[in-house]
Amino acid sequence: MKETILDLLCEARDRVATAREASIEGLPEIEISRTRDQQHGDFASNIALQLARPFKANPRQIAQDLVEAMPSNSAIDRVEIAGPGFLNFFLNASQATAVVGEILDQGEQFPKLVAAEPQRVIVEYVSANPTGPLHVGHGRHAAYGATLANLLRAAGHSVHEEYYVNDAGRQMDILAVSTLVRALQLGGDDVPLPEAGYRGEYIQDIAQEWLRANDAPAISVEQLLDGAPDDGDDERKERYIDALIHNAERHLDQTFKALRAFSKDTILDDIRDDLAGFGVTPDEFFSEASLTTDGALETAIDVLKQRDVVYDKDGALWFRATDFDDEKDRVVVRDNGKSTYFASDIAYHLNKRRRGFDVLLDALGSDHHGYIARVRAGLVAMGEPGDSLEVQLIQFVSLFRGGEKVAMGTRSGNFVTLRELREEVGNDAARLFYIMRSHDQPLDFDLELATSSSNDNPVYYIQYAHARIASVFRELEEQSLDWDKTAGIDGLATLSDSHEVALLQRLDRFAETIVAAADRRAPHTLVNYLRDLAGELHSYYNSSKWLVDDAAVRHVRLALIAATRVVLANGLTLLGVSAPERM
RNA sequence: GCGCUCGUAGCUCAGCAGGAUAGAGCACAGGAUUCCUAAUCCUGGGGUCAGAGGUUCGAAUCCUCUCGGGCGCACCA
Repeated sequence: MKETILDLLCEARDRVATAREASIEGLPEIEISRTRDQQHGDFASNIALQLARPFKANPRQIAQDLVEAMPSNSAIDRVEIAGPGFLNFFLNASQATAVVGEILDQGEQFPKLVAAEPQRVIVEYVSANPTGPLHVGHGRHAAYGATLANLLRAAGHSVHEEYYVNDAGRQMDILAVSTLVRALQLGGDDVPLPEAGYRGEYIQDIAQEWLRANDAPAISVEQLLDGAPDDGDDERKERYIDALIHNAERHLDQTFKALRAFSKDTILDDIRDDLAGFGVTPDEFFSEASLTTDGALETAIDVLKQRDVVYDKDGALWFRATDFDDEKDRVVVRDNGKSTYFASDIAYHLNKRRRGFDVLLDALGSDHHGYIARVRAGLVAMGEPGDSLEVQLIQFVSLFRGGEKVAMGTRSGNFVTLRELREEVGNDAARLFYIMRSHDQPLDFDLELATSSSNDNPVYYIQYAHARIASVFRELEEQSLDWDKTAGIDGLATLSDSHEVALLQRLDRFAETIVAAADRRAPHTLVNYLRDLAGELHSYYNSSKWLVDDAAVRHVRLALIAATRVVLANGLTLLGVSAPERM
């Protein structure tokens, strides 16, 4: 519809320009927008205001000329000139009601969208280190990433969801040592938990699980602590745990590797299970370690060398990032011969490109913002388009319990897990709560509020609208009344009540809401939409009865709410929230 | 210090590829149920859109500066 108006206005603009002997070249682009106020019709354009300057004329006069020059169209009832020179388009009633027929025909397929420019998008999200269970902050990433992926798919793009598993590097050793210490403790040894280790109770569970199928690790406390300084704060605790790792590798060798793999796998299985329970199922869990074993890391470094964007300094290999808009050069290979995390990351992103993705969409924690420039620099240096990388930063979740802020930290083990949160407030409320605020705003999540007064949560408001409609259709059968869908759709043009008109217009905006939410990577706008739709449904419910004796009226009203029900259900599904039949 | 980001009602936040009178929920005050689910609806008060300049016919929205908050500035991951 928007396109139709655009064409008509373009024609009118050019005619007016010709009549005024003005050049058609360089005239401003015509914008058509939805109106906020029903008094302003269905669509509006500000083109007359924008033409005032090039035409050197009064915008209201230009608006008048445009209206007169515009070809007539059956879909448009009338055009009004308002305010300083806005053009307001009022559509014919039949135009506004067509959407109901589409919704009822397509059902859960509605709306069948085709992207103007379909893209292959890889959405990477969560990617939490496999060193402990997911906490409430990860929940926001999971909800955001999964919902965004749903929206992109609905908008007609091809989407691959991926979780990047940081299963390489020192932290895996720290994890393994943490499990080792717990295992020794369970065997009766007196050895303290390292300050820099993972100290959560889940480590004990892993150690217990390990001991069930394996012999106790063949290392004494003396061997493990050999040469280690006193454990303490600051840098000493790092040296302490490094010594433990060194000793464990030396004395246990294969057993230590097995312990490391076991710890990682156990945690990753738990994460996968947790996410699945939350309705979040990435297509792939991509291993960082695999970049080394399958040569992708080496390939990336070779590409950098071939392109002559690296140099040696202080025994390390540096990437000339400053040549690519980063603020400083970055180490790729350390003086000890090991590659950096940064090297893995650019190798990973190059790998994504080579898998054929147009858009590399990363949902990262806001603390990673300093990272964007260097990864993009790496991509550009390797000959990939810099704008193929798109990063959405997700602000932190602050957890409150009864107004008291809860401290969180993975190593301390002092945090609330996503699993606990889901059990406390339920998946539906959690999914919606996480995404109803813009992801670039910090989120305060008060557990007590979410549980004790969970009725305040908008999820129930939206779900209730759906359940209410379902209930009415149950009542329809109960009362042995009938609903003629076709007659209802045919009679829609007779609707004139303001609640009905509002609902119709809202339904008509569902498709464009999905497209906008996907394009702007803003799932929360769909929540706003559904809340508005539910609100209009509730108002309508309270203002008029639907199961009336007059069959013609009944057919029409039920067609309208049946369509509303479909849109509510489809919208909730996109959000990963259930649409209950009764509440 | 440098960089990124945010500042909207008492509280939590929408609105920000410039548009018409800045919205919602919560809280507060009052009202609606012989009738399809009251987890609902209706009415009401509430604002220097942090501040100051600038661009524009038009700025909460774009630009600059100031103030204030969050985050980041490793041969860690």
